[in-house]
Amino acid sequence: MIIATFNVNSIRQRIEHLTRWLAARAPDIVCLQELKCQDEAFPRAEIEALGYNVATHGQKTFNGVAILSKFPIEVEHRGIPGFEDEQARYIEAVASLPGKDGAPGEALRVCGVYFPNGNPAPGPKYDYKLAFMAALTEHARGLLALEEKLVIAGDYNIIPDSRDAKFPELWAADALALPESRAALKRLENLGFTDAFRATTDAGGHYSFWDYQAGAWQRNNGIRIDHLLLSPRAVETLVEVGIDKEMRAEEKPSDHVPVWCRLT
DNA sequence: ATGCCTGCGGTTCGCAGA
Repeated sequence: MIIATFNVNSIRQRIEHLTRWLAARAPDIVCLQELKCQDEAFPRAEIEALGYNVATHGQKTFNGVAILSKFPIEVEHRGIPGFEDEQARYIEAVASLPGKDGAPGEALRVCGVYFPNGNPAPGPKYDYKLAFMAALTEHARGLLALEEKLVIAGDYNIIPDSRDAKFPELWAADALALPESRAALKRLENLGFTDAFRATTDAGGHYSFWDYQAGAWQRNNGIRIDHLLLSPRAVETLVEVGIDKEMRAEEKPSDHVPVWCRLT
């Protein structure tokens, strides 16, 4: 079973990239970010035609998240419970995994997240980022107590450490890499999550985002900010992690590429 | 030091992204 995250930077601009990738990679569950459209404008039919159930939490112009699933899903939350938010950055659903010989299978809880960028820091946008992360952390604490298979997947807008940027010194004062940002991510992880990518390698130089500007892709000036956090019950089934960086070389690409993990 | 590039809204330049 493959679970993926992909910040598409406008679903309407990227629907053909997305459907090509869905057909090729055949992920079972996908969390999308930066839809930049309202639910009525989401290209649902094209995705359903590939065998996916679709749950969206859209917004005009900015933000917007969705979960695609080949398994039946029930949406639990749009927005972090208890966190008043004008911006569509969180969607949570429970997928019913198939059991053996038609028996009812177990549940897999999936949280799709799009963390605020937070720049400029300090300032109100950075305060919002930290408040969002604090609210998510408190909610995730309750979810872990359920002891389910649980994946929090999305664009975290956090560079976890210096291995995760081509030029880490350029990000030192940025909201994506400030010590307080990294500490906030650690507080979430330390509840009991594992970064799927870091469970498979200690290597640097693996990125999920390259800016459109200044030839960042051609220079491999990237950062790793799209992450899959796995609960203990999920990480014990982790087999493989991949980053589909070739997507960044396509015509009119998103500035992010899909990151995925395979669970048994 | 700044902009570089892309998408959106709504008209053509400002804002946001990271």
